[in-house]
Amino acid sequence: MRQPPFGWGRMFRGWGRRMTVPRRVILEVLSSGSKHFSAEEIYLEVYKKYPGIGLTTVYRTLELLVNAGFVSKFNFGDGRARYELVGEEGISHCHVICSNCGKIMDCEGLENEVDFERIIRKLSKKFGFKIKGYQLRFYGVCEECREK
Amino acid sequence: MRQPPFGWGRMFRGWGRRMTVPRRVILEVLSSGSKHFSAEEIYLEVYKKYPGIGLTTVYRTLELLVNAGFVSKFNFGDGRARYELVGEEGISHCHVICSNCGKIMDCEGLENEVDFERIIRKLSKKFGFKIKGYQLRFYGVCEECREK
DNA sequence: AATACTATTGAAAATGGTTTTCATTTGGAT
DNA sequence: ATCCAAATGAAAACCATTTTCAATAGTATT
Repeated sequence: MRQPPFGWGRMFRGWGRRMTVPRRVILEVLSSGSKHFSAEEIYLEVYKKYPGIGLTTVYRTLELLVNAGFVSKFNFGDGRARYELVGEEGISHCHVICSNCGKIMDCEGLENEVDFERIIRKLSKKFGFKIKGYQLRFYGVCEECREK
Repeated sequence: MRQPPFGWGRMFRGWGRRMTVPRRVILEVLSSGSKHFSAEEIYLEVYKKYPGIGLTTVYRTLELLVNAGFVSKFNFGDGRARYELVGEEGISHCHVICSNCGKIMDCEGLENEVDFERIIRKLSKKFGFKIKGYQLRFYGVCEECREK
């Protein structure tokens, strides 16, 4: 999964939708490289460039991009969803999360130690599911929170 | 983690709290063996035995039991938390979830294929976290939902 | 460039799960 | 049996998210 090589504008139009100013700015913010954005964080970033933005539009655009597969949505259990653009290199499915302050760390490379593909094949057969993705999370307390 | 061998009443009292009728009934429902209860589902079950129950009390008792480590709380991303009593055999940390209907299946035995303990040691060192638990989830579409 | 059609927008209201408030009740130590 | 703090339930508050709706703005067409 990646951003469309033919550009977001053409992608939206081909999809029967329109490329608008709010959508362009939201995509700019999502492309900034930061991860695990909450909807409100995205809203605040977009607001700096385009103060006319409404939170509703942020939610609607995110839903659109999630459905189209360009954005991943996570629920880490702190009461609000997190969003991030799916880049060239794909998305990290493994996270270490501080239960105290909510800090989220990506952990890459676990795919080398755990054969998720094999497990998915096995579970698909066992439960009759068409499995589309996985998330592995470790919950704990980060160094800073422990020092307090 | 398990239910206190000396009984819930003594446990509550030793904890500086009281064993009450609502709490006893909530614990009965939680002990029924069913898993992945939402707060409302617990409320409705308790209501059958004790119609005086308030949803607030369910939430408060659950919070208490989660903090004491007797109940596990999960967020599977459908907008409401799920609760289950931690039994003798511990809790299942691996789930297969239908993104369409919300069905949740436990998958036991993955600990035999994946050395979670080793991964936790490694990540603890790498990120400086005191890791207390993990959750592995597979998202997909169940057989019934695909047939429709 | 002007027009028309409809997707999109933002503000405000609604929703739904969860938490807080507060006056009343009750467990359990004395 | 008495007393007091812990616990309760109803109602209100909270907060992230979704819906409603009238106004706006892309874009295909003229």
